[in-house]
Amino acid sequence: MGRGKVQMKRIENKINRQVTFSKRRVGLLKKAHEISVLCDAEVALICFSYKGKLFEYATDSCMDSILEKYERYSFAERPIVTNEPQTPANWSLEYSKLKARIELLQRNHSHYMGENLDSMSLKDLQMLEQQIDTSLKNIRSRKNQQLHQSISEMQKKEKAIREENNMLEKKIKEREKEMAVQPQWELPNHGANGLPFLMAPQLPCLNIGGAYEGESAEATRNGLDLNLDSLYSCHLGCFTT
Amino acid sequence: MGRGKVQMKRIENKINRQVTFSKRRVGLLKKAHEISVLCDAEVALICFSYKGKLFEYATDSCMDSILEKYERYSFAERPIVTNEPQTPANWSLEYSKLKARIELLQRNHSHYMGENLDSMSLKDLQMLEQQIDTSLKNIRSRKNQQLHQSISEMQKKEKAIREENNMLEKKIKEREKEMAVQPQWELPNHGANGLPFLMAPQLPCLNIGGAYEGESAEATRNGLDLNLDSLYSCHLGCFTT
DNA sequence: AACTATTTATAAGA
DNA sequence: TTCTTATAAATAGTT
Repeated sequence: MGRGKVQMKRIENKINRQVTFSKRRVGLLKKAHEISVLCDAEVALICFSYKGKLFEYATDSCMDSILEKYERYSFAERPIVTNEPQTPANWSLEYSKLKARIELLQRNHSHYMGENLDSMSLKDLQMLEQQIDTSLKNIRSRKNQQLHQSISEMQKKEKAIREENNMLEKKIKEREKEMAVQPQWELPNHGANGLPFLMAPQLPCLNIGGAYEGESAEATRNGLDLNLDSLYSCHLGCFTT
Repeated sequence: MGRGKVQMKRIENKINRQVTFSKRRVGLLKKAHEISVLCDAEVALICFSYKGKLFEYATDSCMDSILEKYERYSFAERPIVTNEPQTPANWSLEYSKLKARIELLQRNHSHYMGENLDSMSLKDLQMLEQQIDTSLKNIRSRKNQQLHQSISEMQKKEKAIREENNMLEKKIKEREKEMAVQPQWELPNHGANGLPFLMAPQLPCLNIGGAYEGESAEATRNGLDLNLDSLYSCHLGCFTT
């Protein structure tokens, strides 16, 4: 729907991707609402942008109940692992226990989000601080591990591509030699470059270290779909532990 | 999109509604997939037909992780809704729902504790890191607020006690004067010091700046039950925000 | 943030 | 249900 057809693959240009996301998000939410109204369906739609921003739609603005219903359904289909502990004798009691536990977990969670701190004592705050500081260290450490892994994977791919490149260059030189030896076969050269017209456009080549814009085509063609965005956008200090 | 415009209200004819649902459902799922691929977004779509049949789409077929992420995000804004019916009709069902929720919360919590991070993507790790970093700042800020408050309270008390001290000293001097003027009232002095025996043992006095050991008794007697331990044990840098 | 040429979705009909 | 087709709607590229 637009001036041109669109390939079903990630839009590499960041700006375009963001614009398209904004437009399509509106469309998607609208469609969700329409089917909900027209067909009396219950729809829950959760959408995280590339940058991690949350957008959502839910019939009757009631996300929770739909998600609960979903849990119920998917549980039903799931292999019944629910080894219900001998169906509690006292439902009411067990139920309240669970509810209390949930409340506790929620209050706890809000503390971990740095909220609702007013009720906490100085000592508790200090302990929370220490715990979160430790968590942060773990998370950063895990992140760095992943980053290094990504990098080494990319390096491997780079190496493989370089080797392919070298091989192809050799082939080209051989061809050139052949042509030089048998000049009677030479054909008129239609291109501006001095390479044989058959080879030039198909040269797989990753211009590593060059400008980012315009590389995407090559990168994808070579199967290098590891994107550098996430590395580039990593804030300073991400390599600290 | 079709032979005629459509009113945005429930389609009353059952057959039409069913047909429209089937068509639009396909369209909606397609759109969800498209925005997911084109814009590198994470989408979860849950759709119950009016007959109660479930249809779903999730980026990378990973509904659970998206729902979990959603929980993480929406917690902050969520008012703790406990509109639970007082006595659920279906205990077993409600019970499993709560259990599912607890599981989700626990998984989430473990991430905030810096555990079970292996299943998280680099991007999610970065966002978690950011969230926790913010939390840590909030917590430290709140802690400092409390520390400063404690300190200013103690300073106030110190001032009040000093004033009381001064007042009492004045009184003592007055007594001494009186005694010097009326030496005929003088009684034999049983102590080694020159103060009147009646006053000496009851002198309220906070030896500010002195040794810590042994002060607690005075401090408590004067209503100063703010304990300094928590301040002394505060690690370096606790006054940063 | 608008515009508009196109593509896409779909309502109605077969 | 599925196919067809006229038409409404969405949107890609542009301004």
